[in-house]
Amino acid sequence: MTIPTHGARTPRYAEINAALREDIASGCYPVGELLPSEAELCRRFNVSRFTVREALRRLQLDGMVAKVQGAGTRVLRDAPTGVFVQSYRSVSELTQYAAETHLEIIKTEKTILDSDMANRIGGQSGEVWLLLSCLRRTDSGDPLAFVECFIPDHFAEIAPDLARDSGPIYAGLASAAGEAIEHAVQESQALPAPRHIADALEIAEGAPTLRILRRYVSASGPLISSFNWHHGGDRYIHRTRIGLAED
Amino acid sequence: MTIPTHGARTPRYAEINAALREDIASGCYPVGELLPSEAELCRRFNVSRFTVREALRRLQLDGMVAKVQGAGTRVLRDAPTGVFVQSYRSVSELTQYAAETHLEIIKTEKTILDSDMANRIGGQSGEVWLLLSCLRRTDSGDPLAFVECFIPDHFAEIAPDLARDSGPIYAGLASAAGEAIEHAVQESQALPAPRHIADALEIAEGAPTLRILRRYVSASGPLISSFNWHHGGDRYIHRTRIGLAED
DNA sequence: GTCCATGATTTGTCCAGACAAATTATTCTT
DNA sequence: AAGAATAATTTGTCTGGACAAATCATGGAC
Repeated sequence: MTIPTHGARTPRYAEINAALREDIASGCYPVGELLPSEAELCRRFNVSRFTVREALRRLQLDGMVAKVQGAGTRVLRDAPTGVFVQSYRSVSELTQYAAETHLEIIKTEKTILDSDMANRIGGQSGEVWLLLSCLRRTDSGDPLAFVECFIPDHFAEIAPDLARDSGPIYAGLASAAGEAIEHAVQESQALPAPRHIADALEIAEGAPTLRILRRYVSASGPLISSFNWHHGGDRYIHRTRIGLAED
Repeated sequence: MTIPTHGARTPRYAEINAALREDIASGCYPVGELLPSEAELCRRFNVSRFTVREALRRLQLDGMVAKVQGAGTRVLRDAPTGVFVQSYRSVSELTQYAAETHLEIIKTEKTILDSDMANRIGGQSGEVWLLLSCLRRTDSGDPLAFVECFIPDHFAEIAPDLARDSGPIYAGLASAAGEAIEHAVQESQALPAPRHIADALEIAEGAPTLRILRRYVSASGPLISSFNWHHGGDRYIHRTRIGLAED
């Protein structure tokens, strides 16, 4: 039962993690309720307790469940939509933030939202969004933050021009579309850097980073959603690897 | 060799974690260099690979090392002083933040800094600091942030009066002492909530929280250091446990 | 010297157990 | 009925293996 691929390029605990995620999202295990015990999950998925615990550990790191010794594992939330939530109340607060930053556009591409991503950034599955990969640098040129701007497709023609400016592109996009940002949501979560982010930031893969998701919402729906990847300035490993000793 | 306690109330991996921390801090394994392989650590500490990996996993979660399959484990930083660093440049930036917040003082007590805490908040070991446990609530009364303010002892007489105000207590303390805040450092790190924080915030133990450490430094040294514990508003488990169904 | 194949090293994944510790449920005593 | 002791349940810690996958070092062919 539920033995999908024989090659198993994806680890077993990842499959169990995904299965539990789906169960939680579908309301099979409501928020606040207990998950089946580790022993029971072992029987259901036909794996050892190590594998089950590895799957649960990742659910725990994403803040979806909480384990208590002797009491069991409880569901904390039904989706990993981010851990910490903040919100702005005015556009000026946003523009002030964007004005003092300098963004460097690396590449632009289009993506089609899958259900997971659509749910995360507030769009609809199947929608075409424009993806802007940006880099924010210090005065000395060190990359400090990696920004992925997801912009709805009807902004595609405007975005390339505005993106070249270092000004308040967020407010610029909103005003260009003739819409006012009603409110904004900011969610941040600490994550180890995936490879493409690590490469852009010139840090080690897996190094601790802070991912910030911002959603700027107008009356007609979400205007802009962006991912920001921040890090604490640790690029020792990379410097070692590229061999700056030659200089 | 290095078999300290036989009762071992603290898990073995915690001892190994502490030993490696000390080795890293003392420069035995410099930043950027490789740690010994897991097999070698097994031999040194005379434990199984599981225990070594458990110790390394926690070092990794604190951002002190980074592991790469096939390449080894590398030292990222020499102390877990926090992952993300930001800094203010003016007092007005600070006061604006403090002015729009309402703090509720829970209790005040004195503490003597141990070497670990002293290093963390920028004081000296053996110094007496005043500890303010505060709570920040929403309009509806829900606790949102838990703040522990560590204030040097020579502010002890002034603090209780100022603490009752909802105004900018940070700047108030600084001006009362006749000193100007030169700069401030902000470090934040995502951590599972320890018990005493979880109790104060009315969330589940181990739930994801954001711990922010702020240090306000004057010309004569650190003025104020504070821990902030933020969370995302998840208190489902607590509500379940105290049985709101009776209402 | 450059490139490529090979082998060694190192971490990732996984198993089948065992006992400890914390919590919860039960039973017994008063 | 209330409280205390006991038992059952559940997660935490740990062992000693095994093989896979990624990386690195070595050496040979060109």
